[in-house]
Amino acid sequence: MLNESEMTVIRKLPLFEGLSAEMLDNMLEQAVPRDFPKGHMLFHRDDPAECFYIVLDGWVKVFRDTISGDEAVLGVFTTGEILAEAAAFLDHGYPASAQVVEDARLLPVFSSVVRHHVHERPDIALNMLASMSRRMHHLVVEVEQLKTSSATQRVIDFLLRRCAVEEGSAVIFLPYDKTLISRRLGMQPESLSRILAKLRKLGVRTEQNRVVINDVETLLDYCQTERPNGQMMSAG
Amino acid sequence: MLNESEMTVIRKLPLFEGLSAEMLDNMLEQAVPRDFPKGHMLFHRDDPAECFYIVLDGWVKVFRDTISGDEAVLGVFTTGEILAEAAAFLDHGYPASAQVVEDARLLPVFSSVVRHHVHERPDIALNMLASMSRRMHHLVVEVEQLKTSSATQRVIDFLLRRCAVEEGSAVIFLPYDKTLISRRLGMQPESLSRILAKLRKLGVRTEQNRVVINDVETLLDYCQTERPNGQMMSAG
DNA sequence: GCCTTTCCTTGATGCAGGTCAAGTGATTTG
DNA sequence: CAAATCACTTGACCTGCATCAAGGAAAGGC
Repeated sequence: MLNESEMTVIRKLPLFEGLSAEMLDNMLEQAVPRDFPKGHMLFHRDDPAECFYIVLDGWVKVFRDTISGDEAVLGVFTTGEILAEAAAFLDHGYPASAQVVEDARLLPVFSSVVRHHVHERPDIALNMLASMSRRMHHLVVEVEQLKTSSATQRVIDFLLRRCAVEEGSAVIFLPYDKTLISRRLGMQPESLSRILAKLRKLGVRTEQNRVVINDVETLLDYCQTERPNGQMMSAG
Repeated sequence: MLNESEMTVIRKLPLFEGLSAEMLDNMLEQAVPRDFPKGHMLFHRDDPAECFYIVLDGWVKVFRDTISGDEAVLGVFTTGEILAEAAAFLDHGYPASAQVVEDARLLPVFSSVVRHHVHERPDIALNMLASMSRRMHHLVVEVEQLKTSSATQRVIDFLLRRCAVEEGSAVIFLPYDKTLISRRLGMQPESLSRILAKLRKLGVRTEQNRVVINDVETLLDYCQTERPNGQMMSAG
């Protein structure tokens, strides 16, 4: 069912850290990976949460949409990431919806199975607690950013997170389309577009889904020092 | 060490649901409640996270502050609530800082103790997972609100959450000062003040730390229908 | 009592980013 | 290849909220 490279992905998950191969086989013996086409709704908000998903390939977005039609994208997940692992431990439904945004191969893991194994190996539970702590940390950072930093700062942060280097130049490939990126960052597509245009003055060139950054430090500096009345962009 | 009413608070925590009295005593035998004065810093961001806290009385705020001096308040906790329970399961430090905002009595719970007991009673771990799921749900809702709703909507939501009733009139006592509320909601104190003034037209009267709401449903309706070009406030 | 400090409110002003609308380019479809 | 659809950009405009500044109003100290 799972090929070798997929098993490698799974074995590397922090969730299963410290577990014996045998134990892991036990837990996954009933797990069957499935392919989903772009556009497929994995689950809707309030659906009963029976399982979480390990992403083997592709991209999945997790979001909430409001009465007024906006959607708030809470996360976008790819190979080696887990989604909805928290939802599976409450008796409520999923707190958000999930949709495949690039053809994806996913491994659903039923929470009942995990719960069952927790009694034999409490380590699993500790791993899950750590995994959820990590996810929570992300959310905490996101809340902070939304509350205290500007759209420009959020875009820069998004770019810098994807740079392997900490100085000099870098090239980034945008992992999914700009509309989705903008929603992920909590802004309108138009705003993202304008901000990227503005950043050209700081040595950031965007061509299609490729972004070239002349000097990473320039960006970092600007991001940290952007003052409330930021005049920086004006001077010709 | 713990008086009867404090034990009642603790026994009611979902965290300890399903545990025998004996088991609970075991876990808490080393736990000593402490009193902290208003203003006391419980921990700073990046401090090693050795324990989480059960609030027995008073109020504690959890926040992050940025280079530019703003602070993002992530949560404000009181009697019967747990804070930083997630941080204690990663080897990183606390992701945020915590400060007592009203004289408080807290019970620190060392994560090493909890970890130790997980091996005897994996249920504890499942309870913790549920507890963290709940906390995460809150954060998810918060991110959604910050991304998709206006300051006014957030204020109304804050008020409505504190109303026992779902229709008719209600009186709310603001649990902590308005400066803190505004930061909690991700806005400036001036904005909160103006919004509360604006809401008078919808039958919301604020006197000191008391808020009187004429009709809860009026608020709810407005909150849901506030259109982008919301003209509602203008017409004399 | 008064003075100080802190909290809260109100006014004036400006900017960031949302909204509406139009146009360009890329990709798909018949 | 034309037509249609979609993603993206750019422009014009407007509003929500932050910022700066200046009062009021509680609350604590002496």
